[in-house]
Amino acid sequence: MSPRTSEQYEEIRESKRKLILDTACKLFANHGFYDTSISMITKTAGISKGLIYNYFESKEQLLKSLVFEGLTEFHKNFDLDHDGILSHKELKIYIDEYFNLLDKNREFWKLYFAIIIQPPVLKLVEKEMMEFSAPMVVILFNYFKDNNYEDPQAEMEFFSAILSGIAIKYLNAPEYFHLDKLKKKILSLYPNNKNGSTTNLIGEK
Amino acid sequence: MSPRTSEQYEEIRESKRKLILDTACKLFANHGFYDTSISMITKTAGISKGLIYNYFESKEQLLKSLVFEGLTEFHKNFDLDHDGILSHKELKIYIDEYFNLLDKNREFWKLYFAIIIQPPVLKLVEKEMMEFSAPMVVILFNYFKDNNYEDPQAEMEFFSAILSGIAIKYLNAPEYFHLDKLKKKILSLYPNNKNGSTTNLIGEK
Amino acid sequence: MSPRTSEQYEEIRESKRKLILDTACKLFANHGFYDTSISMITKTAGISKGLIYNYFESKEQLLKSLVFEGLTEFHKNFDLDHDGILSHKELKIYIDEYFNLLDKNREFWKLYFAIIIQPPVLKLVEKEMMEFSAPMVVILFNYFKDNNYEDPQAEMEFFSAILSGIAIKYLNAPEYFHLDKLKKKILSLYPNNKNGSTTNLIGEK
Amino acid sequence: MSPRTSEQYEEIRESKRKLILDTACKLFANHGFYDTSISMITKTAGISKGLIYNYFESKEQLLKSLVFEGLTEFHKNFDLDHDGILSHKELKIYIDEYFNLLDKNREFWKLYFAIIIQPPVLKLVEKEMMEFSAPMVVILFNYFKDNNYEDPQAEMEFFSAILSGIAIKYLNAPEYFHLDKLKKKILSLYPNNKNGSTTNLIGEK
DNA sequence: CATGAATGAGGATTCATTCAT
DNA sequence: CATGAATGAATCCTCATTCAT
Repeated sequence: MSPRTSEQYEEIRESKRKLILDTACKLFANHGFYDTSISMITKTAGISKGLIYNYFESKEQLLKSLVFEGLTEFHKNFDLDHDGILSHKELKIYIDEYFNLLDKNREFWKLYFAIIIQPPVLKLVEKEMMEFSAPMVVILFNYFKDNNYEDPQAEMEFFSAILSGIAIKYLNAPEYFHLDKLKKKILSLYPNNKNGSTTNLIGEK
Repeated sequence: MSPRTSEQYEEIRESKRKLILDTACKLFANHGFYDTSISMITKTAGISKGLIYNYFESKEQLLKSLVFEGLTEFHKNFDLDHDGILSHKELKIYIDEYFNLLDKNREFWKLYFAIIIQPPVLKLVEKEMMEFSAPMVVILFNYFKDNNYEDPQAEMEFFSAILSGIAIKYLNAPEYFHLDKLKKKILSLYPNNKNGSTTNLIGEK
Repeated sequence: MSPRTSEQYEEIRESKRKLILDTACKLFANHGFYDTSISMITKTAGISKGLIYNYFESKEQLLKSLVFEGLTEFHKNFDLDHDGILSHKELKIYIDEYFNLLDKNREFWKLYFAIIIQPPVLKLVEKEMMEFSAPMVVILFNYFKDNNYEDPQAEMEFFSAILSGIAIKYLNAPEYFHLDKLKKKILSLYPNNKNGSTTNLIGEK
Repeated sequence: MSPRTSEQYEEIRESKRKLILDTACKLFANHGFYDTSISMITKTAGISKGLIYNYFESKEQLLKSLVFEGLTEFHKNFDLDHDGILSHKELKIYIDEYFNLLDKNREFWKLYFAIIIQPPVLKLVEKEMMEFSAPMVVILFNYFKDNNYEDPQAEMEFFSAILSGIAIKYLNAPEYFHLDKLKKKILSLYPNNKNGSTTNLIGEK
């Protein structure tokens, strides 16, 4: 009968919020953003239609939060010691983690790629995305430069293209794409040749 | 006084049809299928709302035609002599043409990737796409097998992942991705080693 | 090469007009007025969409003509000698012809009843219909009065209700309603009792 | 502060639902199904266009509900003790009630006849109607059989034709058709002659 | 914190009609 | 006399969002 403590409220809010985010992620990923209605989300989550606006300003804000929080988790696994320098070991861990998460959070990544491909949707989350990807680009570039790759810029472009390509293909047809083999293959392309390798991948002498 | 000849009608229909397809392609590619309204298309094309239904049964059919005709043009450049076997030269031509068209029909390819990533939209054109991609998969697999790649399946997956990845990255940020360098790089990954190469890319013997 | 004579033109016009009317009648009857589009009519008749407006001012006018001409044919069979007086023999002929036409022009009658039941459609052809039905009402009333029916007005109402009811039921489910038996039954209700019958149908003394 | 109780919601829904049904009935009856737009209904009912879909899945479903509920009320008055057998008293009550409701629910019956006469509309509610009319047909047939009518089938057809005919005529021109007189007349046609009547209506022995 | 009835702008689509040829 | 491309108002329906409770 006595009012709930603010801790209890906080707890309720947090779990409801997570419920909404998880539900929305699954639906957005499988039906697309525009094909998922607020009704679908609230019905699936088992809450009332009004409640969702108690937690998120709008459908767009909900998407933003979704992406932001997903990327946050992802980037925890990049440049692990946060010194701005990517060691070869960190690169391998990064690749490893990339493939792990791809498999684990398939829903989220489907959503992610659906977003970055649609300009008007992308614009909604552009800022958040940039904040994450900009430093990554720099760090990757430096890695290839520091490891004596002939054209670090091209190498970086190629590297990120491969990762994106595998993701897209796998997310789209998980039963036909073999993540483990592809991971091995990509790792073989980027061996530990920090000290003066003469056979980097852009151009053979 | 007399009605138009059927040639005149044919001409009108052909050019108007193309106008609608082109307009729709551009808009679908940049705004997404669901975020492009029929009104937007007709307004952009400078025609009345009703006219579009004189040429296409529905918005979905319009999309299907778009995809079908785009893929048809693309696949003209694959396995050029249509013998079901891909020579190394044909592979190189294919890659070359892939990059050409990527640049030339940027709108179409944006649309293409936007589609395959959105489940509800993909479902609309799944059949059309399968008809094109299924034979390609077989031909590519055979290429890698015939050229003694250790794991043709993985190689094929990797190859198509790279192509898709480059496309996505480039289409999304053409100013930051250098197609020519990436093309050179990918060509270097697939040299003419038909006769017993000992250094294929999956794993050294 | 020489221009057609005006007789030939007239002939063409007449047969085209009939083609349109017949086609429209069939379609209106089976699909309803609002569910039959001009396109359906022209396509079924094998003519161009524009042509129909060469013969009829509008879809509504087409309906009006249809009803007007149908009723004209029907009413030729009523009060055969046009003296304003209905003999018993003429009544029998009328009933007989009513059942004949019901069966023969089922399409038209379906349309007719669909029309009189829908006020806004009825309004379109109200004038034409009144011109036909008003004199009939008078003549029927006189028949029952002259034949000493106790309440000619009620008798007339009842008589026309029966005819309409049979029509509606039969048109709606021709396989379940047996016109010949119903005709016999109705004839038995209106025997030749012109000369002082003591057992008319409204009320026994 | 707290949400409405579910009783409150129930009340709101019930009354609004009825408002929509009543409004739609009136409009459908007087303008026809296809000529009544959702806008007309909502404007007349004083609600927003979207709300109607909160209560009915579609325009068709609205019609179905209308017919179903109208017929349900009507059939409460048929075969009152629900033993599958129609006594003469029940027949009289039925006829009586038929005329009562005809007058009371004029809108509904106008709608009813408008529906059964328009094939595409009829198809929408065919199933609902059949469920009601099929048992009635059997019961009526048995009535005429059990009461020694010579041709029960024809008698049943005739009986239902009369009822329909009167309805149509009356609904169409209530000022010109005298329900009470017609009722008396029809009752006189079906006297209580259960025990071996020698003067049934189809044909004298 | 939670409910769901209510809104209305906007979506895809249809169709009677016009008109240049 | 005949054609069919073109118009645009009107249709049914969806859905993010609001708000009284």
